[in-house]
Amino acid sequence: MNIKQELPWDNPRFRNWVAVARACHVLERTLATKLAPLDLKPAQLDVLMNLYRHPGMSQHDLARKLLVGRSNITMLLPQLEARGLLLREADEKDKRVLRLNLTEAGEALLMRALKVHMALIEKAMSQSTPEQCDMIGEQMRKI
Amino acid sequence: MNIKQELPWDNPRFRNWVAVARACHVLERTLATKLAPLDLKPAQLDVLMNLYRHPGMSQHDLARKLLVGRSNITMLLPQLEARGLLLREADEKDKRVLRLNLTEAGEALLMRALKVHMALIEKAMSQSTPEQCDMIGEQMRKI
DNA sequence: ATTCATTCGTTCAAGCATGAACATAATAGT
DNA sequence: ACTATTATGTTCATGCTTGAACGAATGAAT
Repeated sequence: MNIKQELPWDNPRFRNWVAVARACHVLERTLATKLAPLDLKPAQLDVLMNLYRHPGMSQHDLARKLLVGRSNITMLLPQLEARGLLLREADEKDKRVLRLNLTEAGEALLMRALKVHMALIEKAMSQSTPEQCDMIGEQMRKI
Repeated sequence: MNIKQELPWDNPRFRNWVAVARACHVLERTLATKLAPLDLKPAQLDVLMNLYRHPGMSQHDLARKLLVGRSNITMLLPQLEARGLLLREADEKDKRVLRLNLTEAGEALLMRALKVHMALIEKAMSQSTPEQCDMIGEQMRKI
């Protein structure tokens, strides 16, 4: 009967993590709807953000940064490339890799999307003091 | 040029939220692999957990609890019902709703899965003090 | 009573993400 | 030089999730 004693609903860590997961889920979906007018999905925004910060990235590196499979990137990029948001150019030295760079249009769209993203996060995190917020980020990075 | 000043990578709230999202993503995928031996997906575990805590739930209520669409539940439940983990019984009063209940096998599998889930969360949150952990949960519930 | 609207569950097509299998290119070992 | 191993990107089949459209049951308005 000690099975009851181990039930996780009473464990603070469990309950708190559930809260984190739910908050993530809600914010992700909210972001998706707020981004819809720009015809951008959250995953696509992640791509643009990473390419802005790391120009000339390879698809493999991008996949690792985003914590997704390489095939995912392969399926994602052609849409963005067709919209003129980024360029895929073969590397001179290593003919296997494709170097990724944002276009002007890509940067412009990214800036508009970031405004939306920022506003959403500001609203969500406005409940926390900066110290609390920093502490949360610190703990999460440890995981 | 003030576009540069607003770049979010320098905003603590933005960086911290990104950390939260990444931690969530990693933990979700880790849970999926750790749950594979039990032939359970995280979404299915969520179903079992909620049915254990709220026996006799309707599919509609379950969908709202899990923050997913109703059709998702419809696609998810038959698999679990076929494995004998839960029962769907028509309500007497309202012939539209199906009352959901775990079977013995469902509870048994849930307990085994919870051990896995708990161990994972314990490891992830072991970096934080209980006070920090409670604070995180508190902030997340506000969102 | 008879509409009208609402709610619950289902079906279906579409979009995404995944992992395995593959082709090509680069590198290391001999 | 030649083979074996590794790395990058692609293709494909599978499964999950969603949203819209639907049928059936309930409740409300008159």
